[in-house]
Amino acid sequence: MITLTSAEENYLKAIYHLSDGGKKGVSTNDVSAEMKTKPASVSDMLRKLGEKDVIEYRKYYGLHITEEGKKLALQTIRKHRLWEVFLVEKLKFSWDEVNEVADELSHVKSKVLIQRLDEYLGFPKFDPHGDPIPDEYGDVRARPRQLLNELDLGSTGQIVAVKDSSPAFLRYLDKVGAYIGARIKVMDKTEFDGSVEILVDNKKSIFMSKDVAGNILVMV
Amino acid sequence: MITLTSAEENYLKAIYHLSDGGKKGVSTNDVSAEMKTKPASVSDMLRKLGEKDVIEYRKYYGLHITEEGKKLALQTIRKHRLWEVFLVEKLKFSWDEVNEVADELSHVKSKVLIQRLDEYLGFPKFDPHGDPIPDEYGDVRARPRQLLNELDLGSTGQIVAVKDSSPAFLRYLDKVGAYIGARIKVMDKTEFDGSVEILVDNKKSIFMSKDVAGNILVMV
DNA sequence: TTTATGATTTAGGGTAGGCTAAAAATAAAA
DNA sequence: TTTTATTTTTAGCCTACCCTAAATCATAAA
Ligand SMILES: [Mn+2]
Ligand SMILES: [Mn+2]
Ligand SMILES: [Mn+2]
Ligand SMILES: [Mn+2]
Repeated sequence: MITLTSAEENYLKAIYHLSDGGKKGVSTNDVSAEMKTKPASVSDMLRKLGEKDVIEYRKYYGLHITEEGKKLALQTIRKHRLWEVFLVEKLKFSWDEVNEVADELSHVKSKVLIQRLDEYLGFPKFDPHGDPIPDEYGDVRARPRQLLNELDLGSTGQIVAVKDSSPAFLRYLDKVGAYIGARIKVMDKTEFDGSVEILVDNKKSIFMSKDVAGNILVMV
Repeated sequence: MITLTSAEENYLKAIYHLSDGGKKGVSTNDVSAEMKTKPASVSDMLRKLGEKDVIEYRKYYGLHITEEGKKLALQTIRKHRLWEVFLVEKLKFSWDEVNEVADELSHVKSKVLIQRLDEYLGFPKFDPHGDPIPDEYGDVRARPRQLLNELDLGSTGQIVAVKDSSPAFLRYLDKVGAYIGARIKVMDKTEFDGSVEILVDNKKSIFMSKDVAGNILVMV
């Protein structure tokens, strides 16, 4: 059985995201930027992850995540997202404050803890940011999504995720009245600057710049 | 502001318990036995804790916990016991399985997390083993307790804690039908071997050896 | 095809937290 | 009071994870 330290879990999760779920190769500098550690530290960690066979690492040529690595990364993501659900649904955290705490919680070593937590939360399929929660075998049911700025005039849907989940952006959304789960309809599109006007829950009208709309994923 | 690492928190909590809440001095070997680390490692840690002024440490003569140390230890104990309540009340763990997981959870660094957890649990005053949960200022409201084997014939009370909280003992209690919170009455005492017969919740009659009864604390 | 640039790795060092073996101090026994 | 036994500390070593500075490799430019 492969076991990873907390640091190794964090690196592997970052690598999984950077590789787009295993589709792309990843460079040392990519990981360095994502993890906010120096390239020299990354080289050392990649050697270790390579020895544990969760990545395939060729010196000077970057890495590819392995099937085993994907499985472990998805388990870590599962734990992280379940704790995010707990923090928002049960402890009333707002969705822009949960990331760091969920990261720490997700490293607690106990299989049964995660099973019970999942059950307690009612087996949620998505986290507070709309990202899918893998099941205990690593399977993910992703919903078809489109960027809000690419929707046609008059089309309807439901906000399911955000690309940029920085606290600043999440707070902005809260302020204007948008949220994960909101049902929306595209009321107007300005070709000139790409801005859109949407109706939220058939009630509230919101204007959004192209940049903002391009960070919002909608299930149609 | 003094900040402690997870390891330092664990040592300090152990020292707090060994010193009976600050009443007694503690030796290197005491700590070594409790923490299951070697005396050499303990010496090193005691030096560090001394430098952080959470203990007063004299080489070769052991240590005393300081007022600051007591406060910090009580905060760690508070976190540990709140997580134990969460695991038992919400995630349906049994009381003999929660210690290790609660230990890991209690090291997550977030003040607001503990406040919200406390609120979510309804500000519990006691953990699943009947031990009191300090408030955020370190104040503890302890209930007057007596050992079950020292109760007089015919006296009544409620089981509030166990001295020995080993999984084996806790499972034994579960099996015979005793539990924290149970209302009991002493029906018979055998002078010869110190064994007792108690009535639980006015229903079930249980025979107990002196050893077992001497591990059970009762609020009279 | 040679050179320059940028990416990456290696070398060496720091802190935290363990360990063993040996030395030193204290406490107990003779 | 001297010797012995026990406790505690020191010295030196190890792993994990991070760093800076220097060396090395790959590749883009000349
Ligand atoms: Mn997150
Ligand atoms: Mn998330
Ligand atoms: Mn406990
Ligand atoms: Mn407890």
